[in-house]
Amino acid sequence: MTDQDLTQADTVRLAIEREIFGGQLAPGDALEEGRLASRFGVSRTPVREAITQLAQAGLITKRAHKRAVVAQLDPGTMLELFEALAELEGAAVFLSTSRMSEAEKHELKDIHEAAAENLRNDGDPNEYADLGFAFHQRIVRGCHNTALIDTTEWLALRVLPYRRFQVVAPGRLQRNQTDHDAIISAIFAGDAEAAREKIRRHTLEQGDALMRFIALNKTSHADFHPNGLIKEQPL
Amino acid sequence: MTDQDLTQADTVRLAIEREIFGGQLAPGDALEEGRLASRFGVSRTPVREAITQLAQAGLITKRAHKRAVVAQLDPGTMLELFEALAELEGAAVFLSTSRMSEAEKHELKDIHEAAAENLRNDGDPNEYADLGFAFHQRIVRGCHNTALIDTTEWLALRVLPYRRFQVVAPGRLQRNQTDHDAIISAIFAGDAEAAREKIRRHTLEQGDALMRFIALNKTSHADFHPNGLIKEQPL
DNA sequence: TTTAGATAACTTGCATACACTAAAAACATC
DNA sequence: GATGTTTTTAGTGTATGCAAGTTATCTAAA
Repeated sequence: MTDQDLTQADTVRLAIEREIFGGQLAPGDALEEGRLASRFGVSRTPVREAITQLAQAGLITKRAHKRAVVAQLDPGTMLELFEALAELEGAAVFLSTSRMSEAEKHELKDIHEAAAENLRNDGDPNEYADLGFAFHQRIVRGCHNTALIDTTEWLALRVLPYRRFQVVAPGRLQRNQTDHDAIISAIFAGDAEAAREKIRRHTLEQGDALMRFIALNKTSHADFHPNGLIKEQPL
Repeated sequence: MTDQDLTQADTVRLAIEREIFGGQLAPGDALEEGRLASRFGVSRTPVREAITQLAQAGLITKRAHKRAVVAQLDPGTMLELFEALAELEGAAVFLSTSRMSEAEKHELKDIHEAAAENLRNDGDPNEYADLGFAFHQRIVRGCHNTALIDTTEWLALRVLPYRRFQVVAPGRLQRNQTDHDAIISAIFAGDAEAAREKIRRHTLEQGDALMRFIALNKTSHADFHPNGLIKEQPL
């Protein structure tokens, strides 16, 4: 599994994934098989395979005889994605509340407190974002249902390329922390129903905030380009 | 979209999918690229592509340098799948309760009554199974969230190759109908929370029943082969 | 200058050939 | 006869070539 038994196609896929999540490849960017092939020093065949896999995962879109492009979410789809994610996280936390071990709960609390610390000290926003991601991840994984975990994380991954800007929206961080506080309380109180409702609203709200932020910063959605928002950097 | 612009890989993928869902290809069966290629009259390349996609979708499992195999679910995984499905359907119906149009509700009721009719007249169990599938599908689609619908239906599809035997389990049909009755009542009463809880338990129960049925009919799980349970048919 | 059509350049889809793996078969050894 | 080694074989992974489709460029007419 962690084996070095990676095929070239796997290697290429992993590399492209990383570039998408890292922001080097932004939604809307085109992926050309030939270029990627020479860039990675392999033939087009494994590149093609990697692209096929990524397309199936929904990270890139591909239509016959056309170039593959990094998946671009129109506002409506993005809102739907966040709504679905909210429901799934809600379902997960509903189970997690009764299923998380003491160790897992403790770990969750540690992450939450590290985030609070970061906020108090006006720390790196990117670090805070990572902690927030970890927070959600721990909760979801606490349900101990692989199918549900995979499904939820798969959705979370799809919005991740967009989610990264949220950190720059003013005032969101404190609000985010307060939400997390309420969620963690419900979990520790063993109130599954409350935990579900709180994380639902929280994630829904996140989506809303992100939408508003994008709408505010760009007139045309087509122009929206992640990298441009955080820092300018040439191709 | 509904276009005839299907690539050969798409055609092959669709065909294999159909065979899996239809039961011609059972969990555990091996897929050999060369054979499939000559069977479909194409080269190995598009077949490979199709297999890659199906593997990504979780319908088949594939490890480097080994033959692809139709995904085989061990009892634990299957139970997890049903649990996750129960949560997703719960989330969907929670939204559907307030979002379904009158027409959609009416259609749902029609399906439900057709199923009741089938039961009263001791009709074809396969037809009843189809109606049951349609019932769930309508409810899920009623939430009008494509992401949630797709995710839920994808999970439902994964257990479909197994779900088909349920119809032969004694006494299940009547129980199933009663459950559906309660669900539809909650929806029409506008009680989203109740609808969620009822469909959750219902689907969970379905998974349990299926597990028990399999355990009862087969000593070794490895021997479990869908086709063998409904009717004997040669390869 | 703009628009429409034709042509050229580029990119994808597929077939074929070969390299490499892993497992089965054949063989030798104890 | 059981066990360990080698040979064979079936099957996957990758490179390459070509045909077909798509996008860009150029030209001519309005």
